[in-house]
Amino acid sequence: AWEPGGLPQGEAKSLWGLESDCEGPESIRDTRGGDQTTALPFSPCPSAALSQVSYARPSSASIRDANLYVSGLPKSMSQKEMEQLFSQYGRIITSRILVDQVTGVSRGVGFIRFDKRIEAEEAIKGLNGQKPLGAAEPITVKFANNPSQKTGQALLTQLYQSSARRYAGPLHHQTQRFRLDNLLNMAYGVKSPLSLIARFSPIAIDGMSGLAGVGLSGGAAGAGWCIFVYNLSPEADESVLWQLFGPFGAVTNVKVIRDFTTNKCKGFGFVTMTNYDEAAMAIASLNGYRLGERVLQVSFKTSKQHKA
DNA sequence: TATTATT
Repeated sequence: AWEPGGLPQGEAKSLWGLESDCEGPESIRDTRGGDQTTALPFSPCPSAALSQVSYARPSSASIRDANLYVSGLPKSMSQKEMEQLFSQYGRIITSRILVDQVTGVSRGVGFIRFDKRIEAEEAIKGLNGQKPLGAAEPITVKFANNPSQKTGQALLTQLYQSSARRYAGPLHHQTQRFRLDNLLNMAYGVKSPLSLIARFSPIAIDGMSGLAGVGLSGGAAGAGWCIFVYNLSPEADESVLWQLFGPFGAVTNVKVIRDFTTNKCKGFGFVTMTNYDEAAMAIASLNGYRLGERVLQVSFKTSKQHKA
């Protein structure tokens, strides 16, 4: 029987075929448009506009591992455009583009599930490393990782980190009360020392031309200067980035890049800062900074592909 | 692990 919030767990498992290559509710989407899909006249989930129930696709070797992970997509590319790009290689069962939860803008990352594994293989051959029609950067196309293949330890670590992050951001934002310009103002009576830096910045000299290829990210809400931080320890987490960069000004986002399977930091991360002057000051101050046993390398993010 | 992103 239907209950608010969905099917009883045991029935959902057998109905959706969680043991197969499909994962839970995705399987419902998998057969959207198929001839055995039934739309319900009501919604078992209060937030859902429409629910659909259908037979799961039979599990077989030919459709297993047909799910692709795509990164480096142009932020402007829609899900439909991504499907058009991949549809030349086979029948697409489902697709998704991940978006920023706050701004709604594309994160440049998506998924494509083909009907057949062979189609996915051909799509990798044909599209991995290719630039989609007039895009500045090539995309990466590979088989998607399956969350269920994560180790229990990695899952625990991620659970811990996701709950710790909820506090790390706002907490360390408070350090911005001690912004560098305010500190210097108090210490030296300088009205706005950062404006002195601005006078000698590439912006002041020749506008934006000196900054081609560095990390000014576009988009109205997501705008900011992206900073690359290298030589983080395998145990580094987001809080260290907040602590390091927060005192220099407005930090809107930090990210430690981890191995998806082990959850260990790959040695680098990214920080987005709103203002060029503050980002430049943070880079000048933190590049070469010794964090524990490690010496950090900090710079504006560049496009690896275009580097000379 | 040297310029992200894993539904």
